[in-house]
Amino acid sequence: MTNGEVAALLSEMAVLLELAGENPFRVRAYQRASLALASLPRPVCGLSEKELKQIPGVGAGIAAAIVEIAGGGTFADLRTLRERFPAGLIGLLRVPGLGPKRARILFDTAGIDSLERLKAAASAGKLKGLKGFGDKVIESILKGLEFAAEKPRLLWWDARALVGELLGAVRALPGVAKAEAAGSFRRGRETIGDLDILVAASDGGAVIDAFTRFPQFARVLAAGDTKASVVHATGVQIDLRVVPEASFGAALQYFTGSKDHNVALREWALKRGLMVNEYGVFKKDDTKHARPLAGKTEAEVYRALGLGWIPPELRENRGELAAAAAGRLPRLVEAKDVKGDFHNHSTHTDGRHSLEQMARAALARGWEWVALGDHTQSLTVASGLDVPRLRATIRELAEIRKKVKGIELLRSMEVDILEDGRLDYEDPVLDEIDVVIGSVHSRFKQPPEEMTARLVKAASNRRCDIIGHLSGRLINKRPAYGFDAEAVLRAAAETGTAFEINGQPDRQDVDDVRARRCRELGGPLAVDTDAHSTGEFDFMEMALVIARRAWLEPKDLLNCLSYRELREWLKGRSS
DNA sequence: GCCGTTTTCGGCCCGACTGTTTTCAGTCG
Repeated sequence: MTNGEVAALLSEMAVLLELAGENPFRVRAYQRASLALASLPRPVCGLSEKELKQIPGVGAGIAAAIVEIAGGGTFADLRTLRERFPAGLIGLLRVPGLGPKRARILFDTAGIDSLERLKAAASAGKLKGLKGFGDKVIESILKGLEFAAEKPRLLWWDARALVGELLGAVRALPGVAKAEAAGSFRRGRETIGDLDILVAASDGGAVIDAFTRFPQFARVLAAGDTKASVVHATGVQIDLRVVPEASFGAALQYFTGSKDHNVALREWALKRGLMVNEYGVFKKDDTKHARPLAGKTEAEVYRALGLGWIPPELRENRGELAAAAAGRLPRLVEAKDVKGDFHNHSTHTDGRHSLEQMARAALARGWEWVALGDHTQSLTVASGLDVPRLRATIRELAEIRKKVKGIELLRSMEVDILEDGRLDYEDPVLDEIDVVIGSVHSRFKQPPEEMTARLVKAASNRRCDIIGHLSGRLINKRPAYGFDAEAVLRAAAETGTAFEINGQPDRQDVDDVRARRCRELGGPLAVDTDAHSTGEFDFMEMALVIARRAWLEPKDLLNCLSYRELREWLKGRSS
């Protein structure tokens, strides 16, 4: 079982405990443990109770539950609660405005245990008279039901476009001093539920009033003097908060989250006689919050707590507080550190621009080198290159080198990993290619053991320099194929084979957790655009967001090597 | 259920908005 699957069971346990009206701190303990596991790079299945208890948020009880899960796929306390509450009841909690308390009332007094039954009862007027269910609540449930059915999660890249549009409009409003996007978007999560926009202005009411009238919004969910929630025409919920400029930093910190990071930060503050809220850092005994010690900037807030400024991508409560306190935060990779891209495609296969156009676009980005690629013969749908065509493109590249100066050009190929783990060219042909990226493009439904063996074989092949989009998932479209990622990561670390962080917005593969695990095992990584046009070199930004969430520094990425250093690395692999 | 720079017991982050309340509970982030 993967950490994600174990985390899902713990999270389900938390929800069921909430429904049962259990001690809220017990609920929180399961939530925290679930989150801790989901972002833990090392697999928890197979660890002993003693080892598990080393994980922050995991104590004796949950450690025992995890051991039980590793053995039998579930645990006794969860089974007991599952018997008490029908599975559909959890679905009710997805309805905005409906939490565990009201869900429980619906179940106990009206026998409602699914979204379908809720919809029927609400439409038929049967909720009237239930405790806590006034006209407004019932109306909001009816609206919320539509919302729960089709609430989309945006890809980070799509959210980026929406954020750009909204920030432009908000900053143009009268009285707005500053505006920034916060929340999971700022942290670089792979998909975004709601967008959070933070504004500094003195007259909150006026800003909110103007904001809620934007024509691109379909609905206003709530609007007060300092905060508003609206639904964009695309169905995305947007939360706007207005704060005075003096507390903009504290508010930006607070609304960036994550929730877990903030809880940890506030606990950290309390231990030091301080308290933090969205208006600033205060002495604990300053109960009126009269004299803030910090608040104007984020750096000031963290400094007042004895911490260095923590980049938003690290704020997931994965050890960043301890690192910041010890002055050991990573120097995260940035766009300026990147000297080139390995993985992209030209008109020879399924790309939209020629090799020369791609070379010139890479030069225009200021890169020192670029490895230009294509698909190989087995991928017939993309018109993959057979050996004669491959050799023709290598000759073509030699000609381009004479014309395009100021950038070093290498030939890369995204070579199919065949069903049995062999690569799509014979070894002597692979030796003619500068950078070999091995990727799976076929037979996704292979049994997991076969898929694992297939990937392990490729990862152990010294002629395979980089493994492309390891899991094969397409977010919102296609799940990853079944395989043992840990086994593949370990095999690659043995031979020094790199993993790519593919920056296609719906791939983001490997993800941040696996990238971090890869580095932990000592293997190199690469950030790749997988560009199918010159404009898609922009996806380097997406790949870097993932790399930063994985705590990667320039030294961890092959893309930060100079051309000379890269040549040496490649030479070391072929000898 | 977890945890310890006052603690192995008694705490556990904090505030805004809404609706059903007549002083507060539920929900959300």
